[in-house]
Amino acid sequence: MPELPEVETIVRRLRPALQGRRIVGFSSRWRKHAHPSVEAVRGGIVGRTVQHLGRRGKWIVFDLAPAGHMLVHLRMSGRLEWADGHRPRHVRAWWDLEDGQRLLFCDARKFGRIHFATQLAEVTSELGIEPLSRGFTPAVLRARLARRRGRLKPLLLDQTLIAGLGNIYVDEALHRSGLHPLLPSTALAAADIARLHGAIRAVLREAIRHEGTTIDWGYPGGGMQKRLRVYGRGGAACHTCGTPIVYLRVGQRGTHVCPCCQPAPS
DNA sequence: TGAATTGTTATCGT
DNA sequence: AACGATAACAATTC
Repeated sequence: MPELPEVETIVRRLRPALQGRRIVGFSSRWRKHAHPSVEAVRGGIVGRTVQHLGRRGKWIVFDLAPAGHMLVHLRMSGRLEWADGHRPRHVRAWWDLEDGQRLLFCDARKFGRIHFATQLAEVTSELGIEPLSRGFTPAVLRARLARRRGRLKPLLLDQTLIAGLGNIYVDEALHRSGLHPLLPSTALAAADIARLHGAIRAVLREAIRHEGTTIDWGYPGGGMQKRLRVYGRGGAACHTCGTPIVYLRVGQRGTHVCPCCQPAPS
């Protein structure tokens, strides 16, 4: 369930201990995590140094020296944590660093992925724009939406349109911009799109500032939980108008809206 | 026990 | 044919 702010938080926390360190080993207990194979990942990373730790969408990106990239996607329940004597559950793979540190990849549901690629684009070429980048402007969002049709929420969840949004922050951005998730993209005026653009950036920045959202048993520890306005608040009063938040399904996804702040399309 | 969970991909239909 | 909608899927927890 980590989305862009959670992945960004994880990257920032791990970066000091990883950058400049050489990887001396990689082991996996669950072959399906590794792509194209456990052997390819090991062969690509062992002996190489983590030159930079970054993020693209929801991918954690290890730029390696002298060459190559390792990308980790946490999907629903993946976690990266340091082995420090405690016994975390669901350890699926781990990396050993030259300084003796061991980084664990834990993943209860086994949906996470570890890729090795010589070129970054082999993994990230289909991803859409980074919503916090300079290039993401209201005009760009309008142009991207104009190329597609359909309901707003599934479009915002599409990683090829915008990279990094997930269920929580889409619901939050739609509420903050007063737009209903079922609105057809074609129904939006330029002013609606400008509001949506601002809400996406504001909610992502706020979430990063608070180190993400605490998410059930899998990913504890973020302060954004208390600041969510609709997600997980079905039946509770809207902070803006007091109307009870409604829970519905949009494209198989649990969705939260304020029926007053976000009028449904007719 | 089975409902809920989510990003990705396969498949269906227009 | 290309796109949008929908279903299936990965595996586990409560």
